[in-house]
Amino acid sequence: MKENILKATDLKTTKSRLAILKVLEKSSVPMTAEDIYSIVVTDVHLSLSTAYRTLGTLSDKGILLKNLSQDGKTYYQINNHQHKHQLVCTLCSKTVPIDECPLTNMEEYLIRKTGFAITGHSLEFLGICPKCTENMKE
Amino acid sequence: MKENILKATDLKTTKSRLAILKVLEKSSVPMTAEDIYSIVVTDVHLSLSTAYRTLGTLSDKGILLKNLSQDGKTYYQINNHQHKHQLVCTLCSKTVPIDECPLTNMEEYLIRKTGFAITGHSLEFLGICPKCTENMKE
DNA sequence: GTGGCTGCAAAACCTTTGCACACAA
DNA sequence: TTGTGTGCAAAGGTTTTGCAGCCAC
Repeated sequence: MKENILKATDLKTTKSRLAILKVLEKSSVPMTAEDIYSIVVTDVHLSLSTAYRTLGTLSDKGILLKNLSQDGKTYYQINNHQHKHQLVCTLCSKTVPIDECPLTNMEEYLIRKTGFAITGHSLEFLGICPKCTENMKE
Repeated sequence: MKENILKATDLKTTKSRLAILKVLEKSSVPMTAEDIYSIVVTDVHLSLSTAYRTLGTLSDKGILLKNLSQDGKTYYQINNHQHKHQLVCTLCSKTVPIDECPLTNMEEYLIRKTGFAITGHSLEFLGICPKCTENMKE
């Protein structure tokens, strides 16, 4: 299955690529290159550069979605057309995935209004989670 | 007026700060530190570090909104409670400001659902502008 | 065999920071 | 005067890149 994804985009099947795809397929939330690398490297030998290169290539091919978050790190997720956004606590970094994306209508509106071909969007909410709110009272 | 903004937040009134606020008040779109610096420096002597420090301070005080864009640069805008998002062409970087923000309802929903206190959000659309679409046909 | 893939180290990029000096209050 | 603000240069973190060797096809 993962092999097919690669073949369909003229990419060679390598251990690194398969391992990276496997990790992302298992994950329910977007992950950073570092996150992915540190998991994959326990199983397969690869360098951080390769992780970055692979993630970049897969994103270019549309297999992954790539998103630079407000924390300065880039998050990757499988592009299964059910992409997820995040709500991140600015104090403890607790992250809650958001399943609903309210932007489809907005995109249609922008296409009509600006003539752009819209290829994607980034959306992120920042806040303070209940636990941190509690801690602040002490 | 700009002096008052600074006094109200216990910040000293300096030429750099006034000049930076002036540039942002005139702008209808969010600007990067580099953008702001290059305009201000033609008028007032300041260093890029000062620009960054000032922008950071003003953001912390809630006077500015700070937003890390998908291009890896941080954009600043006056926080006048009518914040703007952007639609950016991934080819030529043409940027269109978006006046409507569709996320107020979404935030209320997330507060109810997650218990987070939501302090902000980032939203950005990426696409290809009409001119670049035209160029690709050639 | 050949071109794409990888590792390593170095560089790039934007942003932050340490320290000594300058200036607003 | 005093503590905040500033300039300069150096460092910080993440990501990208050059080059030589390696591996999938």
